[in-house]
Amino acid sequence: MNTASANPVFFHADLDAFFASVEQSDNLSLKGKPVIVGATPGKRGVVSACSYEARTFGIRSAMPISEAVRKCPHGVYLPVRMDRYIEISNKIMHILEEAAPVMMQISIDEAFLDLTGTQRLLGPPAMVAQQLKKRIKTEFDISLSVGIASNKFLAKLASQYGKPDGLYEVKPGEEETFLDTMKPADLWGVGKKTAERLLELNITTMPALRGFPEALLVTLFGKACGSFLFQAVHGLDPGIFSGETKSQSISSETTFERDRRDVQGLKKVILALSHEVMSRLIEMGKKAKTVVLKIRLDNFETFQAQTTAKHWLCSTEEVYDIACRLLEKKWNGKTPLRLLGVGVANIVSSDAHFQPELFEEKGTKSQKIEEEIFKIRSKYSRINITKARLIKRDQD
DNA sequence: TCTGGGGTCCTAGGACCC
DNA sequence: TCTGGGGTCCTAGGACCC
Repeated sequence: MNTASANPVFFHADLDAFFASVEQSDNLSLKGKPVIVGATPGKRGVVSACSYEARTFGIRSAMPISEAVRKCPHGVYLPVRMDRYIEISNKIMHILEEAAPVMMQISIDEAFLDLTGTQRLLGPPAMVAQQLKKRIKTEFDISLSVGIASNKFLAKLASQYGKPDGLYEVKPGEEETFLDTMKPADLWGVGKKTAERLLELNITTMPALRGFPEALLVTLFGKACGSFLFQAVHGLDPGIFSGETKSQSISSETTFERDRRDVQGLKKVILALSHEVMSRLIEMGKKAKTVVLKIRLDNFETFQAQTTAKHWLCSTEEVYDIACRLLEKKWNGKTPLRLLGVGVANIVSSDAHFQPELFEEKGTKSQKIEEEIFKIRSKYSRINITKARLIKRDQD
């Protein structure tokens, strides 16, 4: 038994064009066609995912749907069916979970697998990956790309390398050679701003970036970003996918079909968003202290404001009241709004009992009501129960 | 050309406390 | 001539990802 000294082996498994692939495997007539999943053409919104056939027309995720229609007018435009994608994702993730001693799901269509020390039992990593790909293709008719490397960060880059239907292994000792096939801007974690800054500094290749000492990168890019670049370019894991998360937040937001400034109507939207967020919070068995309001103006300028209560938030009504006060604080009441969002932060588990809170009595009662409403709602999900008093007061 | 929705993490300044 | 200083919480904004 020498597993402790075994070389680390990580997989990054990534389902190709996941939403579009599910649509194509659910409806075989869509195979080979440019499938675009996202907002309804003619309305506000973006592309959530698109098939590889659609990509040949220049369509990409997050592109405005209007632009997609212009580039590919004959494409098949479909709405997002999140429930269905989650259903398929759960089944596939279960298979991945069984394939390795440690599995870590990082999004609906991606996971890391730690196969360190399994070679004697399972065979060479590339063979294990091949088997996984085959199984998922057979059972779900969806292609999986796999990257294999000595750490998670490199595995993630490797899975992108051969997409779609890719399988790429970065062998120990070949880390920097592999990295040098790409540009600094291609690194996961380097977005638009950092890419621009790199270009300004005339850092356009990996070897060039590697020539910078860490201290200098920290001076140029800031502590977190500088260290990140240094680790990444040397093939070390910058530790982005370490696992546990410190804080948590839940939010719900909506972009209006047309910008609006009708205060009473907007407050009704805040009420609905508050209700949505509190329902999810209770469903997750959590409680929160902070309310966050997000607004986006007609010119796309976006602001957030937040208030932390002295006690645990106990009802939709309370979240609504705080959010309305934040709206009054952040908005002049005249500029048309494009988006409104409500969120809660500072979340902990409901059963985590710290010291008793000052308003425990009152809070507990309101929360009980909230929980009951939620139970009924989930039982009869089509019936939309809202609190009549809130609606009535809102109409005053 | 007009830009969704749901998140996480980092930074920096101010308040407050010992 | 001076301003302590360190820790923690809160807030707003920014960058990034799927």
